[in-house]
Amino acid sequence: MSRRSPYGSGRERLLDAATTSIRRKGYAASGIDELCAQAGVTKGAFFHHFPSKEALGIAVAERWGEIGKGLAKEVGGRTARARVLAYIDLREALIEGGTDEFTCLAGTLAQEVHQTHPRLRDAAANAIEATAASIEQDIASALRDAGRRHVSPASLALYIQTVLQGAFVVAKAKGDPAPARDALTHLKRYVAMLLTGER
Amino acid sequence: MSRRSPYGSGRERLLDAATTSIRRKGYAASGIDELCAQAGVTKGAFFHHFPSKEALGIAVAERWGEIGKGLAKEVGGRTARARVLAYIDLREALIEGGTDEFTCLAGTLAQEVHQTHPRLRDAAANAIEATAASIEQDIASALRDAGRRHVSPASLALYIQTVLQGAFVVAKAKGDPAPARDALTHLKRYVAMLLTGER
DNA sequence: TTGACAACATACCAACCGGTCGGTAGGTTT
DNA sequence: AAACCTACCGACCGGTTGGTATGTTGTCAA
Repeated sequence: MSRRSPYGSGRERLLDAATTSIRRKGYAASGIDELCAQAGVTKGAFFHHFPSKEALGIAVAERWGEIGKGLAKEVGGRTARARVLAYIDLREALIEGGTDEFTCLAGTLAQEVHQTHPRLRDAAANAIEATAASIEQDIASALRDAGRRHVSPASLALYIQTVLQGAFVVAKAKGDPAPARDALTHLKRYVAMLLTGER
Repeated sequence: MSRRSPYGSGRERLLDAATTSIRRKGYAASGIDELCAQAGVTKGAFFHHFPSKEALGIAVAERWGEIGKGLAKEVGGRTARARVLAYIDLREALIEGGTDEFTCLAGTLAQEVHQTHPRLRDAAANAIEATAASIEQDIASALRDAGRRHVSPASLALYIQTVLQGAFVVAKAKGDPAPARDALTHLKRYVAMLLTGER
């Protein structure tokens, strides 16, 4: 409601610190003290903004979902097919630098807490689902244009996110973004094939 | 050298407990005390067999790599193409039950510790790499037969593992193996297309 | 001027963490 | 029979963890 003062500067910095740390070391290994230190706030501030560590995780996952949705809006293209392929190109272009710079927070979170923190897992699942949904309309149009009535748009949209998640895991394991980009090359070949009328 | 007595019964049970626990809750959340309780041994026994928690993780990852390699040997088929497709079918068939039953230990491990435990990450990477390598020969033959000289066998072999990793992440996030099987359907369609002479 | 409230800070705690250590039981080697 | 081995036990330790209790400060509406 009311929003006076430099609102959320501490809260926002905690969110940023958590994003970085979780992408780097995971949820369990990201201690509250350490997040506070990185954000330049004290523990009192932490528990002022979040009732628990899990609540911070949920907030961070929700923010991540918004970022994921935003990516789809960045791509242009006249046809639906062009936009879908441009989206994959964009995702490929983003795979650069350290593993904590291009990796997916929601996937990391989900893999670690899926059995122990149901609400955190749901928040992560929503983020991934929202990202997938943000390109589903274009995929539906493109599939229709290509006459692929037996392929579900939702399934293909989620598959793109699935490959991305796998690419991040392999990149982390190898300590190298190259295999992740390789995976996207395969994905793009598949999607291009699907979105072409040929049978 | 010498190998008397009921060697490794406690050690083996610790390895089993760690496999289950890491797949369920990740590495950091798998406490030594808890692993000992699940294995029915004491902490003293733990540190008799492993110098540290990390060493247990490495041992578990190495064992996992052997399991991964074993899967390729289970598939038959007259042609290389048939064997590759049968391998994907096998992997799809294994996706069943709870997320901690079909999920990949190495992927979970890698994602969590890639920045913090280099040796653990390497062990996980080796497990994934070994699993990919176990089908690379068949992939190479099948690609040759299909005349796909521009597709690298190693890249496609790793891509299959990549999609599997992504499928596991999404299955965990959604708490449902169905989207993982969906992903394998897409993967199979792609591989089948690649391994067919048509252009 | 006041007083309510958000946005912090300081100090502290019980539980838990990975890891250590001195010791024991029972078999094999010399 | 002394020396030595593997396998295992469980009390203990210092540090870290998520979380709490209480105090301080700055802002703004009444």
